Amino acid sequence: MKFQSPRGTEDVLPSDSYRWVHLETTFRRIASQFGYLEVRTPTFEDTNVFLRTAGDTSEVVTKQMYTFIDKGDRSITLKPEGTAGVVRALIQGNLIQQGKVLRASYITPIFRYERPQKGRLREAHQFGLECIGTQNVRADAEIIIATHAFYEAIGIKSTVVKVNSLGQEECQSRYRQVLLDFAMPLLSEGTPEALEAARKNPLRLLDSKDPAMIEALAKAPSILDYLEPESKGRFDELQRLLTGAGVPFEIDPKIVRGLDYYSETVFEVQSTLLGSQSALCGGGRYDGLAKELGGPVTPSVGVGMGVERALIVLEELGVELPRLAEPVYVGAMVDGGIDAAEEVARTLRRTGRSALLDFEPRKAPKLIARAEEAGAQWLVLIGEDELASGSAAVRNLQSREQVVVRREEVAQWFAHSSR
RNA sequence: GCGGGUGUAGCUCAGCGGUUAGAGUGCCUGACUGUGACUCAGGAUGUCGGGGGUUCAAGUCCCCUCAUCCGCCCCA
Repeated sequence: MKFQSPRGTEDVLPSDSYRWVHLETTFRRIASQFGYLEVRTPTFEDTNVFLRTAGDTSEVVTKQMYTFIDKGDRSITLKPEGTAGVVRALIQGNLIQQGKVLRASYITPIFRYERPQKGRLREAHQFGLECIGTQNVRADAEIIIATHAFYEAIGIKSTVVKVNSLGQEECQSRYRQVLLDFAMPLLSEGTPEALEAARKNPLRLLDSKDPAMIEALAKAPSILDYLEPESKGRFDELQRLLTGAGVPFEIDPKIVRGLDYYSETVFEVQSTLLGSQSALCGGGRYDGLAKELGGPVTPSVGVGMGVERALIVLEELGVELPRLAEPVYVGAMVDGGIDAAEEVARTLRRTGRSALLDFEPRKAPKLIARAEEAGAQWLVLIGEDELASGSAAVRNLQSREQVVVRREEVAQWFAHSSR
């Protein structure tokens, strides 16, 4: 019986894993440069963790969760997003204290039961940053600046961050009504489902792709006109901070986000290279979330970045990512030389090099070909002559230059003579 | 969850009712008994995604199913 990976999941094979490693390494570097410490939380949580936070109107929660009852009769859900689990863990660990700012980062799989497409999987991976415990708008800016720094670092240059403000609860509810009124003539002609969806979350009307809806809402006011003075002030300040930090952004009142817990600042980085999907990452402020999880009121802001989506964009852009350190390929041309080759490999490893031993004796052209396949820059080979004289031939596969070195000095030779 | 496309050798694809299923490329072996892209000579590989049906005959037609891609939806 032959099996394949479940629908909407992907294997990362050896030929590709270096790309993942590079992204993870870069993310960890950026996170650490901003002082965000990594947290790891379970892959699954009590279903209520997500029901309480992501909102019972969001599509993610109502239709896309991987939920099941375990043998202890508990309702369990594979996490559909990263933030709720992290906040739950910080509350549980008593790390949230008034007046203290916590900076946390994470790398996690996320699960959503959706129809797979380019850039949309059932198991995907996210890098996330959360700045927890402050209302200061500088935290909002910091998250966006770090996000931008990450994309620059991996080679997705000139991203534009789309920012918006959803204001406070009162502002949002007033604006929802306004939107609904604008859309109602059109909605009443449409399907009952669409009407119901619009009632539940009118803000989502804003990113509709239906031309008629876009036209109907063209005359609708922007949510930005409904912001309280305080929210307006925050948003202006955020823009000043981003400008100061040299982060390109544009204001987009259509950014509303799919999870219900956001207020005030929301943002996305989008790309047209993702097919039918658009968001490379998304984030915003979630001041009410911790309280929903039984913790203290804890104003916070964060971002979740899609790993697979970043990889797609890098691929489309033709960005070459650095490979892991190339090994030195070590082989012998005669059976009796393999012991000697193994010994050379061992000494190379002791000095921090990676060495790849060929288990079989092969003729020189074959060894060279195998070494190239393995991604090696160097070949150390031992033939009959070398075996007899206690030496080894060291060949640079790029320049095709070759020198003969005494076997016990190969490691030192690499330490001093190779670049 | 809705609509559409695709699924033949490791990879890219041809074959569109009729003998033992093909090409290019890659791979393996050898020409060259110690040095890389060429040349030459051999060689291996396919449950034609899976199941069922129609037919004298199916990779080719029909149905179901799985996977994948595109649009809608959703968003990482």
